[in-house]
Amino acid sequence: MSENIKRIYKPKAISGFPEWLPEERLVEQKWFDHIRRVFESYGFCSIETPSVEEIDVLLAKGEVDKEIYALERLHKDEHDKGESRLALHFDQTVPLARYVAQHFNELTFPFKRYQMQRVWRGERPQMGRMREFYQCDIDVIHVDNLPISFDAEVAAIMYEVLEGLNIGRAQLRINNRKILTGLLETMNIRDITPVTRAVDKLEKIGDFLVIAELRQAGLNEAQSQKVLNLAQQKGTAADIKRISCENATMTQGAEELVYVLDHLAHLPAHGVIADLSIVRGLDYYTGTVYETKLLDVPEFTGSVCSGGRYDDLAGSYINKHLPGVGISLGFSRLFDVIRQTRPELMGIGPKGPAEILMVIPDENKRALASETARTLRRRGFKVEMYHAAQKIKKQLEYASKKLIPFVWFPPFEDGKPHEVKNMSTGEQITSTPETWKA
RNA sequence: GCGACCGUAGCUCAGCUGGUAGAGCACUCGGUUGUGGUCCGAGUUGUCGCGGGUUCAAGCCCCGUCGGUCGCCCCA
Repeated sequence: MSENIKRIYKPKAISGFPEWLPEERLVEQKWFDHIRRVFESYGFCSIETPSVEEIDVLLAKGEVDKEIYALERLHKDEHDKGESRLALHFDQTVPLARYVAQHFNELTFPFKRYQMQRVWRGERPQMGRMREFYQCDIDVIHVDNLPISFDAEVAAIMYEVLEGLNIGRAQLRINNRKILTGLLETMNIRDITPVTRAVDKLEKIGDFLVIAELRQAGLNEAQSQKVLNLAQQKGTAADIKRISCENATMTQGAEELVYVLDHLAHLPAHGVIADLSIVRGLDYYTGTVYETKLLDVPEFTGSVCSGGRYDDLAGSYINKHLPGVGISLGFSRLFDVIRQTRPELMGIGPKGPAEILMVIPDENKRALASETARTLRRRGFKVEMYHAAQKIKKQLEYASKKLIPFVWFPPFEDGKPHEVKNMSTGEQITSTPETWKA
């Protein structure tokens, strides 16, 4: 204590690694609970995989352009030469593929699982884009053949999730990649990735620039126009049926898309739309693809919930044919976007879970206050004790600040009744801990 | 990874053409005895991101650096 220079390490947020205040966290937990409930109501089971995978596993799909955080010990010994072997996963699809391959014999197919974990991407943060964030994934994996009806089911599940979060209207935009790949087949175009990336930007950059990008990708004038015309198609199942298909792949894609739309007919009209410009940059999708827009948050144009069907998920890890379909809800993105743009929708309130604050009238009544709290807890109430026998004013101030809805006064003198104060109305009644009801 | 802009109290910010820092909110205490949210009074809070340069003098000007925000890329 001879040093009177106290060094303060100034706390700062690490950009892209969000953390919330207790009142925000409470809402976040509510959202997680809701999502879990919906997923489970469709029979999906929960799994959790480690935060890290072997780098080779993460890169097996060839996603080299992903910004991956590698894991390294500060005190490496001589045996750990060079490269680190482990890295944080950047999504939950790759870990799922590894998991399914590894536990293949112990799983029952179709394997329907949900997973709500953090993922990490080393990108530059922006609104709705973080370096550490939660994703809530549902996927269905089957052996050899996965019914197309699952493509509709996972979409319906996510719609139900979004609908229950009170975030305004959400819109699923659905496409089937086979329509575009079929068209590209007729043009003998092999490298489809630059084309899909260009098409995917249609809404953002407009017809003219899409054409420019397509030309750059090697398509000629007529081909570019044709691809653009296709990408501009959007609407209902009836609209998709009118598209003229030039080969079997296109026809199959259109039929699958119509099937999926037909099986989502129970959703409100604004909730689902076919949009042929949605093709997704990721190259492992082979059929249905999804994106989700927040219709009532026009200032955020990104997708909060995306996914699709992949013909062969785990081919890099096991010699089986395992088709799958899944959607990933960008939980932290959604939460943060709503928090920043529509805070009133989040219902931010109490700074803790307590329903009742137990006042301690004076030191002699501490045991009585404790006992009263225990009785109420046994009856299912969340009760927080005030621990210092301070002025009642202080104790009420505390309850008020934390937005605890009720304050309980044990009798100040023996023989007197308990009293309960409703903090929002100010009303105070006599009651007993054994019978009180909110 | 590339480009634009921005770094002053815990937070939001003010600080004129350079003269060694201020407001609101928050926080603490008080306005007597067992009752909050309003009001009133008092008080605490800063290496002005960091390093260098110009100057008698730098929060302000110059260079560098780190951090942040937004856009691009990519994506949840």
